[in-house]
Amino acid sequence: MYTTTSLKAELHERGWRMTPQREKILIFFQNLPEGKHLNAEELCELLESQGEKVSLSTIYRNLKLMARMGILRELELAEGHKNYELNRPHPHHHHHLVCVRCGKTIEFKNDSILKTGIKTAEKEGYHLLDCQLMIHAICPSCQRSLLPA
Amino acid sequence: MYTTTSLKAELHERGWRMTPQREKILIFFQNLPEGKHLNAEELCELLESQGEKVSLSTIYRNLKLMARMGILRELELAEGHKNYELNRPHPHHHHHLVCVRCGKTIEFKNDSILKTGIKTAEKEGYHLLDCQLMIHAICPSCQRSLLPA
DNA sequence: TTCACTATTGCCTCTAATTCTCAATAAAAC
DNA sequence: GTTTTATTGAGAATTAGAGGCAATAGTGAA
Repeated sequence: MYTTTSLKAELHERGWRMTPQREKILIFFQNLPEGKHLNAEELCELLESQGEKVSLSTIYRNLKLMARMGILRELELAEGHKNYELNRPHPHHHHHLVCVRCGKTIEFKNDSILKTGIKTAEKEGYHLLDCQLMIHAICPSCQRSLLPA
Repeated sequence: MYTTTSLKAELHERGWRMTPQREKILIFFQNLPEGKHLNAEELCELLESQGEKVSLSTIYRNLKLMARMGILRELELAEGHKNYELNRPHPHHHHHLVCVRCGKTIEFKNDSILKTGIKTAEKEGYHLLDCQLMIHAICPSCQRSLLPA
């Protein structure tokens, strides 16, 4: 799991800098309950409401950066914007089952998928950041509804 | 596998209509080599270059529709726009390993993941449309490069 | 076949998520 | 401290995709 110190170390490795903004974002995600994910705008508002204002530009930049470092997972759920959550290690690692009509999302865990992901990346010489099974489906209540698409 | 006739039948089930535009899009994807995927704009240009002009709005509308019907798969690769490919059944079904830096994508197959997807959706009463393992990683050549992010 | 109904198309405008620009600020190294 | 340059904040720019609407054309019934 990432700490402020390990984030700083990893940033420095690449010639980047630790900033209060980056720390705020990391700490915010660490305090977020498991299974909760949010988008840039929501994060911006929540930080501000805690008196920890970080500009929206900076949030966009750092969400992307931290996803590319493997600290955050970028989720493409059904809402048309990216959501982020902490990329937690093994026993917390999970996947998503999403209703393409109403967006209702269920999380589930499965160790063998994670293993497959690790093995596949390794085989190709890729450095793994995240691996998520996305199941697109129609939830029971949307199946019952006769509304189009 | 979908045919023009089965698409028409399924559309009619929901009170929708078959149109030449929808047929063109379906046929285009059926003739696309496996492993090739494209976005709305590319599809529009390619159809036009074949003398099969369909407006971009219509393409956007129908890509979405056909993805929600389970005919197409919507892929969120690294380029910032959605890509589509035919949602082929079992022996063709595959997953993606994507480099988050350069976007290089490798496809791989794995039956047990598909089985997990089917089982998970069933258990929750969801009607499965698509199930894809997305592995975000850094490819060997980007690991070697010292360029930031 | 023809008709009436309404889903769909095409064109164009609009929206909203994300990126870009750039001057000011502030980490980090010496 | 001083210097260097990555990062920030504010706002402008971009762009994938959605929305509005009049014209068109599938479909099912007569």
